[in-house]
This record gives sequence, C-alpha cells and structure tokens, in this order.
Amino acid sequence: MDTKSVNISLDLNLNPLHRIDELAPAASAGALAEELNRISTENKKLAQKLTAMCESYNALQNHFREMISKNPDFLRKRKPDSEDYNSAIGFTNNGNTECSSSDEDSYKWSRAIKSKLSRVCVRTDSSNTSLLVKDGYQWRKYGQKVTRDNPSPRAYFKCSFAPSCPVKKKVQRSAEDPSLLVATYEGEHNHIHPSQAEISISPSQAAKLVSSSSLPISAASTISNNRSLSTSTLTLNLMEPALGACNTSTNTSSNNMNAKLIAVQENINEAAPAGFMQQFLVKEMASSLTRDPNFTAALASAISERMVDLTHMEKW
DNA sequence: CGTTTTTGACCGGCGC
DNA sequence: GCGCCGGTCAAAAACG
Repeated sequence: MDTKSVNISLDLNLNPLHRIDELAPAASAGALAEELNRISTENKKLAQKLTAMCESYNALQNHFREMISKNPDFLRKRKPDSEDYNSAIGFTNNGNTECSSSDEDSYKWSRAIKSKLSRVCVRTDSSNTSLLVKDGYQWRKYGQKVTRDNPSPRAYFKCSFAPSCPVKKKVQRSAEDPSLLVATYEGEHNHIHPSQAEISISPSQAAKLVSSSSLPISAASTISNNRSLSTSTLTLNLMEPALGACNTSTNTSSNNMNAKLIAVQENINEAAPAGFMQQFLVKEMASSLTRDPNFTAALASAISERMVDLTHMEKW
C-alpha cells in the first residue's frame, strides 16, 4: 500500500431533507430537519478537522522521509523504545526534535524495523494508574515489569484471540509526561475487529441505506486504501461505545475529535501502513457518531424502517 | 466457578 | 562465565 499520502476523501455531507417526511410525521419534521442540519454541520466540522489532521500527518511523514533520505544513518541510530524516538519523527506534543545517538542500540533498532511495530500515544489523567488503552480489541494481560529507563511499570498484553492471533501490546507511561500512555503494538490481527461483529450489511445494502436515510456511513465507506474497509462487507457498530484509543473523551460528536489524543501513530515498517492511522480515525469517527444518542436513534429508526420495507418486498 | 489479573520465578540475549 | 535486563510463564489471588 502506498504510504506516501493519506487520501481520505470524506463525504460527510448529509442530505438531511431526503427523507424527513418519511421518517417523521409532519408535526416533528421541522425539529428533525433542524437536528439533521445540526448533525450535518458537525460532520462538516469533523471533516475539516480530519482533513487538517491528515495534512499534518502527511507533512510529518514527508518530513521524516526527507530526514531519512538526507541522512541514511538516521534510522540506524534511533532506538525504538526511547522517548526521543517519538520526538525525532515528530509525534510528541512538545515538538522536540532533539535526539541522542547510541550505536549500541542499533541492533535493537534494526530488529524493530524488521518487525511490525506501531505506537499509539494516549493522553490520560495522570492520577489514573491503570495501563489500559482502549482500542476496541480485547487483551489479556500476561505480565508487568518495571524497566530501567522508566519508573512506571510496563504492562504486557496479548490479544485475547491468542494463540491464533499473534498480536502483542506493551503499555507504559511516558517517563517525561506521566499523563501520556504509550502503547506499542507488535504484529497484525488476523481476525476482524471484535466490535465490528454486531451488525454487518452488504455494500449495496449500505449504499441503499445511506442514500435513503441520509446516514453518514459514506464517511467510512469512501475512505480509500484501508484494508479493514476493503473487505466485502461494510460494518456498522452500534454497540461499542468506545472504539478509539482516546479513552478520556466523554462528550459526543465533534468534541471527540478534539485533541486530548495528541499523537497517533508511527509507521516503523513500510508495510505497516498509514492504514492504521486511517483505521483509527474511522473508528474514532464511528465512535463519535455512535455515542450520539440522536444519531443512533435515527439510525435505528432508519434500519427498522428499511427492514419493514424489505419484509413488504418479500411478501410481494 | 470460570475468567482475568497479579506477581515472583524463569529464560534467553547481550555486554563485559 | 557472570550479571543485567526485557520478556514470558504460571500459580495464586481477585473478580464478576
């Protein structure tokens, strides 16, 4: 997959007046239209924020590649577990690009590059001592260690689908910023996202649903280059309240995209693509929408109506 | 009572 | 060979 750019073509614009008359009696149509307009506006704002995030992500990635091309020794002298590694590629909140070199770590570093590693940083309350990073997957903790370079313990997790799923994750507080949880993922899940299992509809059904009920599913379905979305089914999750790693966000809709989540992902391996970033953003958007009771109510209404329609069609 | 978490023991890689 | 260190195992404890 091409990791040089993140082309996320968002189509968050709703057609709020599409089925107003069908969805609600005349008495509440005005209020519903107003609500849909509000959601539409929020979606536009979200699209703008997402675009901005992707642009800065692309800029950072280009900058990183530039640094590598100018200085081939750059990677060889980074160590993957150090805080300054984050800083060096521009994913921390302080923008520090200072870096120290250590040849003794070149072995570990080259090994890290060969394996599929990705890192997610999550801002949490520093008084919260748990090492939980909510990413939608289920994890089984199998160990905890205090490491030399960091006073806070490092927790080791395996995917609960292990041993069939090889993915592991390490979670540790940043030594520099205790409010920052750093989760390092190793490997790729060989199963679907657990929270994607609840409701599954075909793309054609989804398309009909979107066009007929003005639902913003197109936001997810138009994002390109995402392996998780390139499968033959489009999945809507209505059950999981917190898909993203931004586990401190509690508000609905547009507030969720605001950045308590300060740094998202690094692609250490070329094959560990920007798709992770896209997937994360899609999940975060889905999370925002599904946390909105107005949205889920409208969605449930649309789906039930659609099912009634299909039932009628079958009878014919 | 089954599942998950905790935690000390153990193992293997690495540097000296 | 020895010690250090990160990672993993597995028995016990905690939890729902």
